[in-house]
Amino acid sequence: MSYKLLSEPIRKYIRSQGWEALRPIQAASISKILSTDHNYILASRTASGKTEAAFLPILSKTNFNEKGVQVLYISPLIALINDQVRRVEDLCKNLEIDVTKWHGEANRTLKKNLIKNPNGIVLITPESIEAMFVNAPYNITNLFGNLKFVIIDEIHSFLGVDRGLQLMSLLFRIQRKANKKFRIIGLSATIGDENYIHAKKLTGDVENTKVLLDRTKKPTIAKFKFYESESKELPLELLKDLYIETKENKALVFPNSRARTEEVAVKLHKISDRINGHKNYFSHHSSVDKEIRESVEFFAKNNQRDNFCISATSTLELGIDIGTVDKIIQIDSTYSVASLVQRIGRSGRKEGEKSVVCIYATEKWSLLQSLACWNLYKKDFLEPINTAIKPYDLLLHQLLSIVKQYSGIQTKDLIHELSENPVFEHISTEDIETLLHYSIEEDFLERIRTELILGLAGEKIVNSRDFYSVFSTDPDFKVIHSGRKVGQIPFSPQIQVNENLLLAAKIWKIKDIDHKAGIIEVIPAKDGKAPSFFGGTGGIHEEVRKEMLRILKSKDDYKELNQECKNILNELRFEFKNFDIRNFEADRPLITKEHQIILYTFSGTKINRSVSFLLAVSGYDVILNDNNSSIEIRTDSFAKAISDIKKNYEALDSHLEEKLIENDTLLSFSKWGIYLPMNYKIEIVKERYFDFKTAIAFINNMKIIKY
DNA sequence: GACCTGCTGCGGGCTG
Repeated sequence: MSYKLLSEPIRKYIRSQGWEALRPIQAASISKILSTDHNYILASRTASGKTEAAFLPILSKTNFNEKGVQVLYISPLIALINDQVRRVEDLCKNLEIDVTKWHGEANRTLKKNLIKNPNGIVLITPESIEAMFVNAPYNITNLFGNLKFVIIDEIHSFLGVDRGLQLMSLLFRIQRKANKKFRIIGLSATIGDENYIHAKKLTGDVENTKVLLDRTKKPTIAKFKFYESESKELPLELLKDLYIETKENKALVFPNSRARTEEVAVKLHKISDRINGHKNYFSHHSSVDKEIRESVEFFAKNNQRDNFCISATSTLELGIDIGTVDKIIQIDSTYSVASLVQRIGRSGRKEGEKSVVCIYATEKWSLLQSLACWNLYKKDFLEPINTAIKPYDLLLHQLLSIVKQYSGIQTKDLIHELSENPVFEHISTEDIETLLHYSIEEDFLERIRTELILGLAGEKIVNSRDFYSVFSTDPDFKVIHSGRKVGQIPFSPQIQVNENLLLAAKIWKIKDIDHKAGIIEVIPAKDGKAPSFFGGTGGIHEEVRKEMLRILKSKDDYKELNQECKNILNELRFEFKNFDIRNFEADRPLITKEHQIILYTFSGTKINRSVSFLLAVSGYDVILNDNNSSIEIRTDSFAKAISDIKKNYEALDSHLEEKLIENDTLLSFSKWGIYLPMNYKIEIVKERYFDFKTAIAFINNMKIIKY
């Protein structure tokens, strides 16, 4: 049915592919996109043909003889653009439609050609759009003035994060400059029912955006194993078992950190060498050189026969095409259910195959958390997304970007443009004016009669290469072996001459460190320990913690657990046996010792963080262990501690101000927040780093259970 | 107890 709606060249393409039938999401999107004017969110699992579901009807409907770029495809990753460009070119092969990559590593001559003759399809990143607004705003109208469709790939990766707000703002600004509406199609595999509203908001037109959903799920087989880890390194018994699990498979291993990713790749390779197994052990994460990573992806995608094992961080979580994988290994719990979904989705991609996952735990609480994530996975739970309501940091960033775009703008026009932008719909005009005045005081902006231009301090910020993105990264040291780059790592005190490090699945000895140039020279070595990398703070959602408590207090038996796991779970259950917990929302165990109490909150990271902060500013010695969600407080009276928390919550803003004056660590989540006036700094820290409202509600609602 | 993401314009030197 849908097939008949397509234009003849597209039908010809479909026939030439030898497809038996259109996939459900494709059939649905073809008829809807062709017969309505709505925006759509296409949600269906990995490898279900979403790219074609978007492009087939769009190519069929669009007249590419018109001047200007007709279709803009936006991706969160360069690697994904490089993957998708081949598929899109293949689709366009007989249609005489130009396809152009536009990102920081794309060919400049081809970009120039596009500017001379704007047409066809462009694949781009949000940062490249930002850069175009700042450096060549005339190209926005020149290229995108006649745009018909925007496709946003992996749209879930933009939801609830600053980068998504930036993209939302940029889409509005293109729309405004083009003075013409284009349709938006978002693609995603992992998006919960509660979260569609956030995807709709991103389009700027909630009313007019519909969701097309294919809920079909692959059956998943899971098994759990337990090997207690006594040091930082993985137990040998675990590695031996892991070797047996993976040796005759195409396997992906997710060990959660870059250091462990290297440890797994090197040690499995060693075991395999000893008994003449295959040699295809790789590591894949942000510190491994890009070319090496690409060759690993190429190997996985293009070899049918050989088995392999790639040890990876979340770099292999998104849609980069690595072909079919038989088995997923997760070492210790993922930090979210969403992440578990993405990882499991990478196995059994062929029709009719099952997904297979093997989860190892090295610590009892990690086992409990893994099991909680798995239970929630089976229930189709995904963490709800929080979109910032008042993103003052992005407001400042976009304010500077817009002033540069117009190279001088009337104050009232600037206020108008900002207050019309749906990203800032909850920020008042008074707030925008306050920020404008502050920006003039700080010399970010300069007033010339009624017009605003960039001030000296503003020029310095906007004219930096670092301006285009809303996230920050640490400077890296290049790791070089005889002139060839192996990767790049953040500097840490353990990095010393003659020390060893693991990188790109190989062991290296450090021969020389050039601190000024940021270069580490290495030679191959026989033995070594993993480099340690620095990291920030993450967050576990309260639903995962509640599920952990529920498992702990239930008598449920899980067939996915091996005997060792069952024993460990029983040990944990025994520890909490005497706490009479009936209401999983409110009842929380409390252990009282001499001058010290331990509260198990079984709540989310942000709530734990907020409670601990209020205790600390009340003068208590507090240790937050977010690993088992416990808060240790030095005190004899918990009741007194609770009343102090409530008392100090009333003076929260001044406590936060005090900490923010000390240093900016509380603000490290926001790249542009450091330039804000104090009251807005406090606002964004309260909204995004903590969650005091929920924390206080939690405290008020909590019923302490002792034994 | 983390992990990940992206990037201009200009000029100089080199290659074909």
